[in-house]
Amino acid sequence: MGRWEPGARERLERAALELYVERGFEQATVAEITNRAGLTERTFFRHFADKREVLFSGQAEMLEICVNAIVGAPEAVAPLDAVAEALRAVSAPLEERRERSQRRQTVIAANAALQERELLKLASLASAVADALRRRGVTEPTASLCAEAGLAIFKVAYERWIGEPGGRTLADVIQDSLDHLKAATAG
Amino acid sequence: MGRWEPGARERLERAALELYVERGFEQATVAEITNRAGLTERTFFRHFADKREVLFSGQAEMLEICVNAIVGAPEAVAPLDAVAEALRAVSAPLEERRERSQRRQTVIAANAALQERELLKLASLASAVADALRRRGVTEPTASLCAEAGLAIFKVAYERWIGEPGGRTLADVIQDSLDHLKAATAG
DNA sequence: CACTGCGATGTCAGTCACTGTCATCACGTA
DNA sequence: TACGTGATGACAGTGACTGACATCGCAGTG
Repeated sequence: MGRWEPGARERLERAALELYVERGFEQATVAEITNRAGLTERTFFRHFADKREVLFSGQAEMLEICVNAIVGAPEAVAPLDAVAEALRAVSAPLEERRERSQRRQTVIAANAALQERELLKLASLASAVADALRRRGVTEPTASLCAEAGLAIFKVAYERWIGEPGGRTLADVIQDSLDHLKAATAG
Repeated sequence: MGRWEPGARERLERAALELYVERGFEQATVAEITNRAGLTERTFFRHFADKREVLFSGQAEMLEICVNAIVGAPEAVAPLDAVAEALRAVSAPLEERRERSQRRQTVIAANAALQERELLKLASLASAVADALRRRGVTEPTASLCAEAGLAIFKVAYERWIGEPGGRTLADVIQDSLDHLKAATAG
């Protein structure tokens, strides 16, 4: 445990998201975040590589879910369908925290530096997915293409899901995007 | 023209790429770059928003080429094929400077911050492409999906082209990747 | 040729993200 | 009680980036 109160990392994440929402990412300083969390700047940088990373702690979990879904899919499933299955698996935890996802996404949408970090996280996700596909025997360049295409589907679907009034499920929007992509590439 | 020698921007770009190759992106300071270019730090930041941007000046040109290719494509051409045409149009100027592209890509591959910037540039490219498709009458989510799929094709093809001994043309690799994607989504 | 407006550069001080280093504290264990 | 371990605090330092103002070169104008 920590020196005084436990859960330092979680407190930092909460304080950071709050401040980023209140005053914007650039206007919030790390000193303010750590003050609100009752810690020092140095401790912030022990938990997070930089000021942006504090918004992306869930990434490791998403990556694990994705890879497991692909590795665990039946042999007969086609590469792109295995990727779609992984996306559906990932959508579940996001679905549960729609409110939080929306607040987070609003912050990210307002700042280019945060968009960069999100794109890097998604790219590393695609890289891991391509790896998992290769372990299923899928050859290049099909593995990378399916991974990147899945990423494209997810990006489009996630954006639509966040922006929509709230009727459809994220999994539904993903399926819809997949169908549209298949139709567009059928020509 | 500038205060003394003309071409300040170009001198900064050259000096930066040289230093990034010699000692790596993080180890090179802006002060060193501007010393080599015979300018001051302040001038560097007047020409480029940050230390990374100096490697991405060709982006605006690529974007224009892309959009023009799509807008100029015949009405009958399917969305994804219009995107493929745009990618081929973009590949021409890259083809001519293969050596430079390789050096640049080596620097970028060695540093996460530069990869982030590249991903952001590619994302803005995709966004512009989706815009151009919409102006052709393509509806959502097809426009965004085709743009993102085209981005996926380009990423995979470019990486392969840079890494290959040098036999195939970038345009060839792009066509090959497009075929593979169509095959993978046909299931 | 002198004058003047403008754009690009130089100068300087300042903020803030991020790092290295060492001291300090809480907690478990012998 | 003594000790080891891990997380935190304290502090100095580097470097990216910014704002404000002075300065210089070049064009046009008279």
